[in-house]
Amino acid sequence: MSEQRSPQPTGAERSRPARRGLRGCPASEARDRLVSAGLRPTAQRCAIAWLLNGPKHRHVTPEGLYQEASKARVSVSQSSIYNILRQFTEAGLLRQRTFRGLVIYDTDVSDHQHFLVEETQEVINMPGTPMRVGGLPSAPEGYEIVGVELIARVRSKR
Amino acid sequence: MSEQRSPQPTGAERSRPARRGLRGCPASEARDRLVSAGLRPTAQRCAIAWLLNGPKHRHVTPEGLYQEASKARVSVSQSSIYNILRQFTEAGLLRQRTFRGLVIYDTDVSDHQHFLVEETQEVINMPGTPMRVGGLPSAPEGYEIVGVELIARVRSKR
DNA sequence: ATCCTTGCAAAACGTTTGCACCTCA
DNA sequence: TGAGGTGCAAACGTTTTGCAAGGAT
Repeated sequence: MSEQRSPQPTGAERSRPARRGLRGCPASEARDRLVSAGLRPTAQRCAIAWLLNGPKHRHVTPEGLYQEASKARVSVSQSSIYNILRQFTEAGLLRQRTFRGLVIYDTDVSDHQHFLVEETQEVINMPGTPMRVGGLPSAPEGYEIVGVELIARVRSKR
Repeated sequence: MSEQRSPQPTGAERSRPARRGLRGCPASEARDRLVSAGLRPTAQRCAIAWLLNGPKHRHVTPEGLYQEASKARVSVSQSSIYNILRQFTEAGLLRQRTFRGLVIYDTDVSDHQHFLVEETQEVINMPGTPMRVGGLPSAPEGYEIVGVELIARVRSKR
């Protein structure tokens, strides 16, 4: 029996306590997503999937997610956080990126670029515009370009 | 008295042993550069400056530089490597960057972009072409773009 | 002589691993 | 029940720090 805990999806809908095993509720959707990805829907994975399942895309660090899970009364150990994030990444549910040496897991697995807020290190997804980069030098001899990553550093206007 | 060691500038001119305190020799140039940057020309700093002073720009990691220094018979501790790299960066002699979570110090402090070799994690400077990025979305509301970083991932053609 | 720099060792930090227990299908 | 997921604690590699000794001006 899936005695699911009730992680809060960061904000809205804190009012209704999770009911167990109910189909059609957010917890069940999270569970379905795991199964489709070929992962066993364990309690911890369901909870993490639910946490990451906000309406908007998110960028989380292992440490941040661990604290978030603790706040949401989800019992997950640190190593499980690392395991789960890696497993989700391998299953294609997340994408791992690094900005300024900080490891980030992005719930938006599509190809896109990022804004990086200087003051807060916050990462913001760029709308998936088909960007064109002009004047890009060709790859060094013997190499071929397999991808281009672009990071626009931004700071708040005052 | 400046009992300078003789680190080798990665390749060429290994033939002539360093002479001490001689003006006009590579060691002296390194020393002058430190002084101009407002840093005291200690033995360790001179040695590191000399190591980094190849004809081409370089990208080094702290550990890599530490090992290189050891091989070059330069006596520098690990913590001094970290200190010196930070001091050089603050003095504008180096620029710190991170690629894929790996901290890199770049002897090319000018604005430029990079190739990143997938297999080896090697970093290659792009020629400083005035690139034009088309279709770049404007910054999110309340933010302004202060810089754009671009990394072209490459792999060796077979 | 004074300040700054260095080196050592230990601490801090984030991440990974080994292993016993537990859970899910 | 068996495969595999989880939690704990310890290991790990990298970076930082505290402090005493040494060097530079």
